[in-house]
Amino acid sequence: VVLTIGQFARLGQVSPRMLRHYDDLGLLRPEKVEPSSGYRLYRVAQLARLQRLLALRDLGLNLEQIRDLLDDEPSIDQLRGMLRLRQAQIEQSVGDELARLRRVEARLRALEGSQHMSASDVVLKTTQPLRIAEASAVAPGFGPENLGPVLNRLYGKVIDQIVRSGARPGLCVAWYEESEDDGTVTAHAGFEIKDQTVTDNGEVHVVDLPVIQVASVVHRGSIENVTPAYETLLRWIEDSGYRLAGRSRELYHEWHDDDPSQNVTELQMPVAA
Amino acid sequence: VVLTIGQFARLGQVSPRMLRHYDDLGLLRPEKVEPSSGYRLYRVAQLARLQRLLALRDLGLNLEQIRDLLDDEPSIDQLRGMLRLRQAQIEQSVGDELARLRRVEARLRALEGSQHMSASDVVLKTTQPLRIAEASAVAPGFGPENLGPVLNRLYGKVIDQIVRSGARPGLCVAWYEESEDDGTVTAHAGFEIKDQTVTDNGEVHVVDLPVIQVASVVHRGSIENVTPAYETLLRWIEDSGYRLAGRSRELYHEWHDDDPSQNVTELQMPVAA
DNA sequence: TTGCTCCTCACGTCACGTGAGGTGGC
DNA sequence: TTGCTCCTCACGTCACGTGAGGTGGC
Repeated sequence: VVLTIGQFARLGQVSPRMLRHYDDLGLLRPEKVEPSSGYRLYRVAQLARLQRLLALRDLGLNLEQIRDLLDDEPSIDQLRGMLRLRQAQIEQSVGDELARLRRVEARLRALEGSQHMSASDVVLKTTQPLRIAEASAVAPGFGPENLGPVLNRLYGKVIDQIVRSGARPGLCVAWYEESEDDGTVTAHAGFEIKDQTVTDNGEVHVVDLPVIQVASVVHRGSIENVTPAYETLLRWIEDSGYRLAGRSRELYHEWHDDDPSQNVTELQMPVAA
Repeated sequence: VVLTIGQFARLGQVSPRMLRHYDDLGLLRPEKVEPSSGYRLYRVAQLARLQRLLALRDLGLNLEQIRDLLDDEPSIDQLRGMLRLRQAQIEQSVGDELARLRRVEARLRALEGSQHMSASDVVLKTTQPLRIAEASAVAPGFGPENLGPVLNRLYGKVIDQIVRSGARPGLCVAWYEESEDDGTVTAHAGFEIKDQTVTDNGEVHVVDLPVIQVASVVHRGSIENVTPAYETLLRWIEDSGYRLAGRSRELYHEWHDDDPSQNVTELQMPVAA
């Protein structure tokens, strides 16, 4: 009727180490401890408490929560509260894991489809708040050949107005809106100004770009060759089960007029679940 | 074009501590380290490698796996292998979490249904291998009133034969089979004998109980009052999404003829997913 | 001088698994 | 005496977060 730790462990199908751990935490104290040897002695009847402990652990509660439920003869409301919380946590984590699974499967499909290394280093992130001084104009369509000349003209004007305002341009940014169904694009070109003041001259405005969820990829090299990076980004979004929620932003983290191969551009596409 | 750790961390939306960690593990080395100060200096272009690292982390790979994939210019097969493995792991964990969710929801429903504390300390486990010497007989039905007399007679015979064989009885066990549709039950009564020899006398046989999945609950007190424990067990099995895969076993871990309130009995029902 | 950023340890996380080193009863 | 079980530390796990204590440039 009284068992050593090894016997009780076999009875409950747990390790002696676990029983010592539960003893340390006060979750399941042996009925008595031999004073001379320190041996822990358990009664068979304590199997009931051990099973209750294991049942609660099986629900995914941590040992501190279990202690509360084992000790206090838990009020039914307390138990309900804990279980509701756990329920919500599990639903959350299952959702997260399923999203992760979709991303893994997307990568696998991408591997089958193309032989070209894939390694789409696409990342989901939330943008930083970004205050820019910008100007905008309508371009005939997407693609470097349509946007390049328009953006260049705009950047000149914006720089001009920033300097005129006594400020200094920060990160260089472009972003786009689809005007209508006619295929034209409104292109916005600007520079981060943080908390500097830039006066609005009717053409150059100060704008806070909203904080949004985006899929992001880093493009190295000339912006002329950006198209495959965009294709990767769009494929990733679709395959991963997200959907487009707007038009892209481009962040020119590093720019060399003389050697475009050194350029580093971040492409961001707004997404929603 | 060269950034301190704080600037690079902001650029990549990670913490400086993470960058130091990745440096320590050799996942992402700064481009150079100031010899005098130990300052880590990064180039903007390293953002590409950081994003790739984050993308792989997002798939749930650990940092050691990521190191392999970042360094070796991974063979496409290696990458595919890792992703397939991850896919399987995620599917497994989602399945486990969903089963857990069902158990949590079962407990919540049980809380609503009954006011009587619930706290069904039911546990899913795999039985231990169990070799018993046993005898069997047909009883008119389930329930203590039907089984009690039959089992008592059987235990006498089995004990007798065990002692006669020079062995000593261990754990006391009962298990059941439904004979036919007539409501009768074949009851088996035995004692664990481990590796002792007990001779078969035509009525008492040595049997190895198979190792199976069971839902288990511990009943304290007289076996007369076992019915509510069985009801709990059956409700738990159904609510948790398992199904019955046979008839019960009873393990009499502690037995007092004089004081049945001290008895400790484990009830096991075979289950399958 | 005060703030800010950077540096290198080093502890803590959660529920144990796994030795290391030693003791007591068959 | 050899085996077995028990004991108490104490490290390791995984990817960092969070001080502590100190330094260097604006």
